[in-house]
This record gives sequence, structure tokens and C-alpha cells, in this order.
Amino acid sequence: MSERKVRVRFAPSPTGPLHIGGVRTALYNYLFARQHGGDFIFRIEDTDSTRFVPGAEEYIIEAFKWLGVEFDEGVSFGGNHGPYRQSERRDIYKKYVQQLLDAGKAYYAFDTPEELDAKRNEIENFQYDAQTRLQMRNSLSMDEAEVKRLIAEGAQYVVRFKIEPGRDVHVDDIIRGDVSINSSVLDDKVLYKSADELPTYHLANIVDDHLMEVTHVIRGEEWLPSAPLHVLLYEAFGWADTMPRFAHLPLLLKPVGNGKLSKRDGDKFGFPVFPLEWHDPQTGAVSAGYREQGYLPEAVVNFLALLGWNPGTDQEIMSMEELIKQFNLSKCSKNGARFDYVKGIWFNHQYLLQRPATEWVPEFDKILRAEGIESTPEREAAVVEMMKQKVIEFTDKEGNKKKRNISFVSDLWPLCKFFFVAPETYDMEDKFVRKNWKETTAQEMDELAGVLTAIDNFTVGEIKDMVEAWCEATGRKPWNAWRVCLVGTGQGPDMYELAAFLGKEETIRRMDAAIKSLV
RNA sequence: GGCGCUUUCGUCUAGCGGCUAGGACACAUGCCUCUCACGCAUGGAACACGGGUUCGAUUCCCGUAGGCGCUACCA
Repeated sequence: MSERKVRVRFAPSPTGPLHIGGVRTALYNYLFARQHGGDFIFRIEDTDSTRFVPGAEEYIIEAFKWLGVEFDEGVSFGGNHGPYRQSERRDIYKKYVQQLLDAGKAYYAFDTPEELDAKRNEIENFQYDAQTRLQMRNSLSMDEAEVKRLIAEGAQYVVRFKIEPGRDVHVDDIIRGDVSINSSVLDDKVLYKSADELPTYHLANIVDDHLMEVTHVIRGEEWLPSAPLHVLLYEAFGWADTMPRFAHLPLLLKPVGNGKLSKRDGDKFGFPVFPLEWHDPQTGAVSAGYREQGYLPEAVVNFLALLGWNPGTDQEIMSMEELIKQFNLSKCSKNGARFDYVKGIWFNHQYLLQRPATEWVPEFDKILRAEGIESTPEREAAVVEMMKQKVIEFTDKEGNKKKRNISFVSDLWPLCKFFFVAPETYDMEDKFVRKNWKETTAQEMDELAGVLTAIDNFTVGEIKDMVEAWCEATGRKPWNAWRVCLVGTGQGPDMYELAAFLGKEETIRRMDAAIKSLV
């Protein structure tokens, strides 16, 4: 085998939003291409005109752009192996179908769908193959003149691949090794239909991969059963010497229960199954997307990369560059992987915390607006500063980074809501409130409010000094109850800092409100 | 039903004949602490089953069972 430049492709059907499993397949292709300095091709397989969905192609392109998976050529990316949309390659396929016909490796079949259905009902496990094709209406069973007449009359037909039975066909799979199947169990697949003058997947796929000089076919395991058919097609065309190598990836399975991952699982457990939000043009239904849910593209990429592959070390956090460096098809696992969306959340947590808090501001700002909070520059700056200190950049005494339990920017709101709004109610069902608000507490808080009112310079240092002096004098430990007043529950930063941030007026106001309503 | 692929903690997985079977997520506990977290530490948790091969099988082979996929004029 000559040393050809590595060329791989991702070739989706534009039938809707891109499933997360498809994203992973594309990612593996991309990693492989980059690692080998090869090309990554984007091809649209729209040979089934009835399933075409407008907007799907644009959606797919946008999704990969967001994820940082880049194509070198293909639909919308240029290149000199085009066109890259199969519906625009009709004439090419016709030529190759004719080549097979002329060589006696394919034949015309005139059986209508109704006739085929009838046959399937009549014979259990009917298969259109060497055993049965002579009983059917095709150019092998009918005389030549009849076939010519039918075609001349414009009768609808399909072209079927004539599979020679009794041969063990071998597929050399990078992940699974040698896979062999006897050609007798294969049926005479339809390669082309006159109705829309388009080939089916199998023919188009082989012709395109050959013409586009694809060297490696990395695709989902659902294609493994038809891989022998593809091998036979390469042979029939005389392209066996440049046939691509195959790698069939394990499938993504449901988080729980049996079967492969579906959109319903996402709805059920509350995780997206699509990279981007999708608005169905027919039904208007909206499906959640990773991007809109607040996932970072690096996190999605990292998570997906490790679902079915691992570097063989304990390293789990890997950038695209590291993935490209370490990726290895032969280390892919062979069995299906349950989609562990909880781990996906953990990856997002990791990547979110790697980013400086200032980068969260635009996203956080959206939340503030949604909550009806006027976000002033001063306030925003103050909050970011607070977050930087309290949330990520605050170093504890062991020198470890303080990390909030934040997986998404949106998790921030319930954790720091009290910076913006006073507690509206004090929930006695809340363990913290019940535990820390005793009968004498209102009185105590009233006294504390008095101490605070007397402070002129309302800074962290001053507040701390005054309150601690009062604590020492009275033997009181007001922090938890004070927290109930200002936060409403057992959350938030150091009380002195919180009070200073809220300011004297707001602090006292919140304390009064709590005293009144909690008595 | 037929054909193919597959089978290590609940989950993702490491292991490529000899290991106290490792890591991560999740879970539990402890430490830290004015709260919640974070962080740190600790813990429970797996080789589907039955035959071989071998001095020795999680590892190799064969069965069985389970899982997954394909079985369209869909991809």
C-alpha cells in the first residue's frame, strides 16, 4: 500500500439536528486527521430527498464551528474534490452505476415496492439474493428485449448489486481486527433508483470515498454489518488497492435501561442530546443544545473524546491539542458506552473554573436581566471582584484553590442572589434557619443592628473590630443568625465582607426585616 | 428468527499469563469552618457463567447467557 496522505470525512445526512453520537464520530475523525497531518472533509449525504430537512446543513456547520472542529474541505469549505453534496453528483453516480451494469456486476430490477412486500409476506425471511433473484422481475430473469422495452417505456426500476454467494468477505477493522462474513447472508442491495435518479447510501458512499481519495473510514458501529458489502463494491469497481481502512466506533447507550441513546433520554434526565439548540421547522418544537445550556465547547469535546477512548494514562482533562497528540484509534474501546451525562457536567465544572471569573460576566449578565436586576457597571464590577476573591481566586491556608460548586454560570445565581436582592421569606423548613433562629435571637439581632448603626466607616475591618468587640463583651455568637438576616439561609461569604459589600443601610434594612418577620 | 460486534466497581475505563485488579465520575464519612461550598483525607464498590489451554488465567480458545447493532428503493 502506497503512502497516501491521510484523508478522512464526516458525512452526515441533513435530516435534522446532529446527534451527540455523530459529534463524537466527527471529533474522532478530526483528531485522527490532525494527528496525521491529513485532510478532514465535510460531505453531505442527501440521497434520500424525502428526508431532507431545511436548515440541518447550516446547523451542522455551526455546531462544529462552535466546538472548534475544523474542516479542510467540503460543503461551504471549498476544495477540489467537489461537489461535496451528493445531490449535486447525480451524473457521477450514473456513470459508475453504468460501469457496474456493463460489467455484469449489477442488474436492473423492476419489482415494485408492493410486489416486494407481497413476497416478504409470502416467504418468511425473504431476501433478495442469488437464491431468489431469478424468481423476481429483473434483467437476470427476463429476456433482454423485455428489459429494453420496459426501460424505453420509462418503467421505474432500481439497480441491484449482484452478490456472488458463498464467499467469506473480510473486513480489516482498526478497532475490531478481522471481521468476516459470508457473502451468502448479504442481499442484493439497491444501489440506484430511477425514481429520483439518485444512488442509495452504499453506492454513493463508495464512489465518493474513492473519488475524494479517502484513506480511512471512521464511523459508527451501525455500519459494521454493511462493511463487507462495501468491500465487495470496492472490488467490483477495481478499487481494492486503494480501499480505505475501516474503524467502527462503539455506540453511545442510554444512561440507564436498554438501548442506544435517544433524544427522549435527554428530556427524561435533563441533558441535551444535540450540540446546539434546534428549532424543528415542521413542529416548532425546541430541543436543548449544549451551547445554550451553558456548556463550554472544550468541556463537550473533552467529555466526548473520553467516551469510548482514553489515553491509557490517568489524565482526563485534555485540550484539543493534547487530544490530537494522544488520540489513538486502536485504543478505542469495542463495547458501547453508556452516556454518563453527570460526568459531562463535571467536565464543564472543570473548564468553567479554569476561566477567569471576568469571562463569566456576559453570561451572568443575561441571568441578572432575566431576574429583573438592573446591572450597573459599579455593581457588576463589585460582584466580579467579590467572585474573584470569594469564588475562585481565594486561596485557603493549604494553598489550594477555593472552588465553588459551579458547573454552569447559571449555577451562580442561587449562590449569590443575596448580593442583589434581600431575602423575601425566611423558610422555617430550612434546617439552617430553624437551627439558628431562637427565641432570643430577634433581641440579639436588634442589639447587633445597634452596634452596626454606630459604625461610621462601614468597611470590613471596622465592622469586624466593632462586632468582635461586642461579641467578646457579651459572649454572643451572632454569625449564623446574622446570616439568616442578610442571606436568608446558610450560604455566602464571610459575614463582615458581606455586610461591607451590602453597605450599612441595606444591612440594617435586612436585619430589621428579619427581626419583624421572624420574631 | 438470521448475521455480526461486545461483556472488569452503579457509570466511563486501565490491565495486553503471575498485580493487595489501578484511576475518574457518582455515593458515604472525616478534617477545615461564623454558613454553604471548595479543598484535602478516608471508605464501600468489579473481572457474567461453564468448560478447556497452561505450573499459573481478568488476560488465550470454545460454549452458554446478557447487551448492542444490522436485517428498507433510510442513512
